[in-house]
Amino acid sequence: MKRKPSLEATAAWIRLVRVQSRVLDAVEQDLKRAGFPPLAWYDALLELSRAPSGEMRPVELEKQMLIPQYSTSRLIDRLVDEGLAARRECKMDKRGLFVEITEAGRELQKKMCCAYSTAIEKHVGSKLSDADAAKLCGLLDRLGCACQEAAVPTARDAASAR
Amino acid sequence: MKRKPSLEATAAWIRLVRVQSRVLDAVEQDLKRAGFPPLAWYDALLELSRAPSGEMRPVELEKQMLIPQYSTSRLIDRLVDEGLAARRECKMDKRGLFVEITEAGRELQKKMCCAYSTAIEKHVGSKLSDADAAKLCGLLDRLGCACQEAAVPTARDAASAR
DNA sequence: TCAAGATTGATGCAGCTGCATCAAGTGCGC
DNA sequence: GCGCACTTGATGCAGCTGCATCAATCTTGA
Repeated sequence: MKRKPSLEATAAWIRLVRVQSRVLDAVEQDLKRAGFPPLAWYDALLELSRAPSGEMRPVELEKQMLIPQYSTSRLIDRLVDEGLAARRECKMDKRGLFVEITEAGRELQKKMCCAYSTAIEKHVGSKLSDADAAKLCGLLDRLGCACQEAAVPTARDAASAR
Repeated sequence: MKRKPSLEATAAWIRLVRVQSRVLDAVEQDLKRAGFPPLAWYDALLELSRAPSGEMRPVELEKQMLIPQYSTSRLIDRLVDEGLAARRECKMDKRGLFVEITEAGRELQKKMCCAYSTAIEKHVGSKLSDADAAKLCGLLDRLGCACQEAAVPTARDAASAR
């Protein structure tokens, strides 16, 4: 199994890496310039805000966000430090805990959502027709294979990116 | 300019971020498991090996690789520490220097090339037909817009890829 | 019931990134 | 020739990531 990739596959690989990093960077920079924290914070706040009663276990958050355990743990640290979330005792399982989004957290999430949407439109939406965006989705999904994602997310889902 | 992105654009954004990070990670892990250094090292060695007489200025490398200046500087540090490259005096411009790939550097580059090709075939090539890979290229290029060969805005702030 | 193993979350450490800044050298305009 | 703006490359610092590992708790099975 040492087949070599075709020129087309190699070109696709290079573009995938370069374009994504460029576009992601552009979006993150837009948010940063608007005074917002990193995208990962937004993703976490979004997950929390959607959870029933605004709280979930770190282990759940970790699965939703597809990031490693220690990363979740530290992200929660930062959110708590900034007053965007709070840790709550978990009585069912004393190893664990609950993370609950605060009012401040919900507000930030809403504000970031607008800026985020604008950035996505600027760096992605405005450059592709809807039909082309759908084609791109299809092609990328084939590469993702193991990464099963629900169909097209709703507008508010604007971003479970990352 | 506060238009909202379409569902298709949002979905494309999400997939772009997720799939790329997943595929990139898979490729990097393959190389790592084979005992190789990070991809950035390979990219640098490849650029150096292609340069006439195997040497180039850091500022050139920086432009080729689309990474920031300090990142280049430190990458060179690491390559030199490992004996894969060497710094040479630059007589034309005493501020600058040349980076020259060593024999060890060339050998590593060749070895990594095989493993890298195999990984690309495994994680990209085997999942897309050549025609689809070409389509993907076309779509991604549209997102890259300013990226392909475009006039680089005054050096320093230009590079923020990766 | 109890020991072995799995799960949950935290943390020390090393390495990498980005930011800001620095020193040295170049070159343009006058 | 001179001064000032720019280029080139390095580095201190803070923050983030990945790895390994830990303590606490839960679960399973004999």
